[in-house]
Order: sequence, then C-alpha cells, then structure tokens
Amino acid sequence: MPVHNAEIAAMFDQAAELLEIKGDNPFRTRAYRRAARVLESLPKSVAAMLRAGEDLAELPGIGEDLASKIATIVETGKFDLLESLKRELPGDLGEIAAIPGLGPKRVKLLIEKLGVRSIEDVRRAAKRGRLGELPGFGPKLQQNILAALAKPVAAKRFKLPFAEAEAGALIDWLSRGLDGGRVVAAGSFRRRRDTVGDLDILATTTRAAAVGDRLVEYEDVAKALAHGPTRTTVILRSGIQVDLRVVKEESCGAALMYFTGSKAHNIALRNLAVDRGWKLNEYGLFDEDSAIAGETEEGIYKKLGLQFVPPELREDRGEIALAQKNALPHLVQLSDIRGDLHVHSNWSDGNATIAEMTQAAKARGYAYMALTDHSRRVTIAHGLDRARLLRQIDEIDRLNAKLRGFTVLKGIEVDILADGSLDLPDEVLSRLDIVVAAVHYKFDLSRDEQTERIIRAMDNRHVSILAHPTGRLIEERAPYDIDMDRVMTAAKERGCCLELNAEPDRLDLTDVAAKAAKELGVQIAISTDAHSTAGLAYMRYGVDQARRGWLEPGDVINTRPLRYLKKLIRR
DNA sequence: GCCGTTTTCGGCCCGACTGTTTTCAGTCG
Repeated sequence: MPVHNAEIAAMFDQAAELLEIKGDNPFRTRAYRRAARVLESLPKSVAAMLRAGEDLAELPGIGEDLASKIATIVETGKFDLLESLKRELPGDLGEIAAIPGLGPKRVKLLIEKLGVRSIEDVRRAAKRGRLGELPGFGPKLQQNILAALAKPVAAKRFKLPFAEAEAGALIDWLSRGLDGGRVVAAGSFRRRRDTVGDLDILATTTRAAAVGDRLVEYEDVAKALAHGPTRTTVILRSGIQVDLRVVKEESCGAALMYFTGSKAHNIALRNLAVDRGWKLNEYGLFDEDSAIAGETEEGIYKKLGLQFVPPELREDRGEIALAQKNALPHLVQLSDIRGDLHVHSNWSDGNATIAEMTQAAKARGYAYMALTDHSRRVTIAHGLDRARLLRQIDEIDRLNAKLRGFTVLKGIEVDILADGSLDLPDEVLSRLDIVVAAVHYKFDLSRDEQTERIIRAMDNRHVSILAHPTGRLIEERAPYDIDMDRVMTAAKERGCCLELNAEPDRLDLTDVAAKAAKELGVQIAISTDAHSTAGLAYMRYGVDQARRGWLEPGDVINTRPLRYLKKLIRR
C-alpha cells in the first residue's frame, strides 16, 4: 500500500497540532507544518524519490530527522510520534481546535480542567456554563463557541468564477465610496489558486476607517467578525469570508505583497530582510526606522536583490532562489495561445454549431481549433459513431475550404474503455488530425488497474493528448486513483501530450502536476473543453494554472503555429 | 526540528484584533 505525499503531510500536520496542544517547542511544530507544505508541493512522490536513491534531507525544511521519519512512514505506513501523541491526547482534538476562538492553549485547558475529548463534550460543558470556570474564558467567548457549535461551517473552498463575481461586486461597492485611492484583491485569488478559501481585499486611502465602515454596510454582509481601524473581517451571505486591510499609499506595495502571500513566500522574504539587518512588514521595508522601500512590490523585490516574482509563483517552491539569480521562468501568457485543442459542438453535447464555435475561436484571435466531440460510448452526450464522425469530417473539410487564416482540426474526444482500448477503431482515428483520449467511467478501478488502463490508451499511436488526466471535479468529485509519476513517464516515452483542462470546475492537471510534467519534459495542451462559444473564455483559467505550474510558452503545444503543432501531435 | 559568507548553538516573520484584564495572552492571517 503506497503512501502518498499528501498522507504524510496530513500526519505531520496532525502531529504539529497535538504538539502545540501539549505546549511543545513552537519552532518544532512549525518545522512539521513547513515540512507538510513542502511535501504537498513536491512534483514527485517521496516513495519514488526514495526508490531512486534521492536524499530527502536535501529538500528545504527537511533535515536528517524528518527525512528518516518519512522513510519509515513510506516503509511501514506508521508514524510512531503521531501514534504516541494520539495515545497521550485521545479524542477529536483537531475538530475542537477548529472552532473559531479555540487554539492550542485553550484546548489544552479544556482537556486538563474539564476532561473534554470531543465536540459533544465541549457542547455539554458550554451549555452547563462550565467554560466560565476557566481562566480566559469570558462570557463573550462562551457565547461565540456555542454559536459556532450551533451552526458548524464546513471548511469550504470556493471556485474562481464564484470568487471573481463576489470580489468584483464588492470591490466595485468599496471603490464607489472612496475619494481617491484604490481597491484590489490579493491573497490566493491574486495568486490564481484553483480555489480560494476567503477574499483578501486591500484598499489604499488616507481615510482608513471609512472603508472598513463601508464594508460592514455592504448589503451582502451576513456577519461582521472583526472591525478595527485598519482591518475588517466579515462573512458574506454566500458563506465566503472577506478580510479587508487598509493602508496609506506609501505602503501600498508592501501591503499588497503581505496580503498576496503566500505565507511561506512572505516568511522567506522577511528572512532575507532580516539577513540584511532590515525588517519587512505590511508597511514597508525598513532599515531601523526609515523606510527604504514599500510603495511598490517591484521596489521591495529589487532592494532584497530579487527579480520581480509574479504572484502565481509565490509559493516558496524554489522561486526565491531563482529570482536571486535573475532566472525565473518566462511564464506563458494568454496572448501566447494560438488555438484551442478540445472543443465540443452540437454534434455531441455542445450547444453551438461547428460554424459558431469556429467563428468564436477566430474572434479570439486564434489560428486553429480542434473539434473534439465525444465518441459513441458517451451515449448521454450523443457521442459520435464511425458513420457520424465520417460525416463530420466531410463537413469540416467543406468549412475549412471556405476559411481564410484559420483551420479547424478534425478530432475526437475518444473514450478510454475499461481495458484501456479505445471507443473507435484505428482505421477511423487514422483519418483525424488529432485524437484526445479521456476516461469518463469506471473511476473506481484500483490504482494499478487505472494506471495500466490509461497507459494502454496512450500506447495507441493515434492518441495525441490525454484529456483531464485525473478526472477530478473541484469540490465535487475526487480524482481517480492513478500513479501520476508512471503516467507522465509513459507519456514522455510515447510522445503523448497531457491536457491542462482549463474548465474552472476541473483545472486538471493541477499546478503541482503541471510543474512535474514540465520537469519531465512532457508537453502540455491547455484546452477549454468548451461546450459553448462562451466556454472558450475559460482559457484564461487554464493559463493561470499553467503559470502556477511554471510553464513557459515552449512547454505548451497550443502556443505553436499550426505547422509546428501538427508535428507535435503526430506520433 | 531546521539551519548557517557572523554561527554546529542559538536563533527561528510580523502585526491586528478580541476579550479579558488593568498590561496582555491568545488567536488569526
């Protein structure tokens, strides 16, 4: 039973939480948390790295001790430290600590003084008013705890289109109340993560209090959680939390940097400042008491001896070392994209004609578009059988004959059957310009079976691109279990490309997987999977994700002119 | 527990807000 990086990361997070409650050295708990984040963003599984004889202690934040603990976990599946911590501190302590207002110190008090072990214990103690016996538990805190227990909010993350709509409306509202100054979104929203947990909004103005007041007055506010002179936190009716921070113009860059994060990136930058005897905070970069930068992010990076780091790269995944050497990747941009390689029409489950999709793609400035309707197995989508596909090929030939400066590539999104064979015979596939292969059923195969199935599909030399490689639907359906290391290696060996599906419900590959593909030299297609003309606009989400995966134009096949593209998709 | 053009020991990012106190700890980001 292979142990995934994410599982080890979760063990480290749990251990950190329990060590915190115990009151252990806070820097030790931080080390476990940092290591967990490093593990989560590794391009390869540690199991594979160990097999290859790599030294895990060379990873940032992982020393001899953690390297050996990881090796033991991979070997045995067990983490002794965590096991003994759990024996020492049994119960659902993680859930208790997740209640707003309850941190490690207060949880420790609850355990020691009231013998609390579960959320139910907390509820009983709160109802009997026993929490008031504890130091630091005033009436207000008890009330907040009861309220939180009455309406448990699931830790939810929000998809980008929803976050964009909420942020847009809110920024508009705040801006209209501002005389001078500006309002922007920062946080993971600005870093273009695939989902956001909350909205971090930054306003620059001299009248700080007025902006916070205006946020509290916003009609969609369900509850104000905190409201100070420079910082205000509210929950909107939709359930998303908004953190507003207001600073003066001269601190704008520093505040934007601080509020954009990531936390790990910020800490690394602040350490660089400390190395030089300076201090970096949300107000600026300071030598003693005098500000030496702060109005712009560019100015701060420059003073720290760094190239400007695009927000998408700010995850402490190696970008700082490269920025010191002026060697950051030249990230792909939306304007580099010359075509879309996964598009549906009303021949299957799209809602527009081939001509309409073509016009819309052309209007976006593209040079080509691959029409890739579903194959016959996807009956619910009215998938194409051999005869209909041949008719479609004829229709596209006729359409192409009339087009100037634009080419519709004849393609299919062919289903990968359970045994890894394809849903249409080679004789038909060979007549197409491009074949995109995808899994749409039998998600529950074992890891080995699913991996073999997909690799077998890529064995077919007509397959140019593996579509949405993990099948995940964000917040709805987990990725099916595959060995991504093996799939990518197999793709590389066969000259098959992987898709980065730009649909904001999918964004599949993830940023981390895209970076791993790049490092292996696997070419990526950023494709929208559009089922309507409007769907073509999802390209920007795919490009954002690709940038988070460090992809450059040369890593992305649909930045190529048609001539070169054709070489890349023919095997 | 990690890490090192000061260091293998002694540091470890920085500040806002709340609630409970009366000068600050705890929590959060």
